[in-house]
Amino acid sequence: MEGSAKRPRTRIQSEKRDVILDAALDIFSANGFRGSTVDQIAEAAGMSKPNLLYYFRGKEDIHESLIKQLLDTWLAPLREMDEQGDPMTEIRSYIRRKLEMARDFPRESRLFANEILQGAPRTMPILEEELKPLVDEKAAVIRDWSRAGRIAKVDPWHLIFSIWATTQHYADFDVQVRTVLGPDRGGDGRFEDAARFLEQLYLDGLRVRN
Amino acid sequence: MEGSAKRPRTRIQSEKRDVILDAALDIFSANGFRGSTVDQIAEAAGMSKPNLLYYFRGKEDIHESLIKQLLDTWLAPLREMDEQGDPMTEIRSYIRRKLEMARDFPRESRLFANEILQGAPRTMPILEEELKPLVDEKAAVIRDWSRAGRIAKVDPWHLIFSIWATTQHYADFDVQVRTVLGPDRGGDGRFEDAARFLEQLYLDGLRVRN
DNA sequence: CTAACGTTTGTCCATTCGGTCAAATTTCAA
DNA sequence: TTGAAATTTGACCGAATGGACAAACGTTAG
Repeated sequence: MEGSAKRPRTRIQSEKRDVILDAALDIFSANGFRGSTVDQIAEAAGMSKPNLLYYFRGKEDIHESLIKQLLDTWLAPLREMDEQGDPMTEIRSYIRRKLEMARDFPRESRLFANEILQGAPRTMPILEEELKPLVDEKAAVIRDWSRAGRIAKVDPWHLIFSIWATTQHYADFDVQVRTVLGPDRGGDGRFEDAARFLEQLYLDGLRVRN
Repeated sequence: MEGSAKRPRTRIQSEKRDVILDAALDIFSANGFRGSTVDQIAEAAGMSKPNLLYYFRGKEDIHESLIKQLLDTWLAPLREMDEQGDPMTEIRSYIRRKLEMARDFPRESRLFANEILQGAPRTMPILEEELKPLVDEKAAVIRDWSRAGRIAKVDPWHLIFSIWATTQHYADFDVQVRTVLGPDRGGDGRFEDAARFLEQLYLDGLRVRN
């Protein structure tokens, strides 16, 4: 009667679960849920399919674990936005952190994008219970900054959306971005260029006009 | 020896192809390529699978037709951006048109997003041959505006990316947007709110600073 | 050493999916 | 009206896929 203690117990279980989740992130983010096969994941994880299914109940189980693990990391930058800090500094830091995540964790971004694009069939509850409250809270903070005249008067929700969109774009639409920029401008420097552009756009776009 | 004249000939062929493409747009945009089945498309189109395959060679063929048909519509707003016009007016119009497309043609946006997310396996040639040249051309226009001091000095490519990202976000991440905004703010008015926010952001963000 | 437990895999199964085919039905020009 | 061409469909096929299972293999505590 010890509830449902499903966490890994042995050393091997813990290690193998991590290997599987990493492999699954590769596959799911590149092919979407339905476009990915358990065989692909197993091969990427360096084990047989039945072996993989020894550690996870099934394909959905793996995906669910990934999504749950993802959202904490994903929302961290927004959580860090500090009501007590300087508004422009806080917003600039938020943009920079989100852009760094697009650069350093593109797989996570694409996994999430895939899920939302398909109508969030497996993620809707988390959006309502975790994402919405957090955004509401931070939107209120931005609204207060706005009312206090510390940044321009803008719609906080759409400001947040625009920051999500512009930063995640570099992960989700990476192929397009690199194709359009070409070999020269599309190298590693594209993230610095993007950072410069976005900083300027939001710095001037949110500055209080006199 | 009349080449490969594959266009529909009879009235029925023309009509049925349209019906199929519309149904396929529903299914593909909602489930992605691999997540969609020919049976689903056939049912949505109100016909049997073999009947559908009488009009198209196969699943890939339908998808290819959709993508080709899509890109013309999709790039039209950027094509309309006029070098001779007033820079701020042109950019504002471009943003408005892109946002209207996100509102009126969300299926097209999601179809495209799905394709790019998966690494554009079926679209890469079109990106290189159609999209890149067009963006290069318009980026040069914006760069000239920028150099002439008619808008702020910004990276033209990343400006275009940010406009794509912010506008398409309302189609591609619609579920998330509506969930976060909630029933009140997430109604039909969300596009007007977005338009107001984006106009202000880019108006001030691109204004020449003195 | 060895029994018990944890781990791994070959094999198999039911279902789904993209696609084929021949036969049946409908359309339409002469 | 009529017959040839266009259209539609039920039945079927091979491959892919998610998953089950029992047997085999490893590990380790006593």
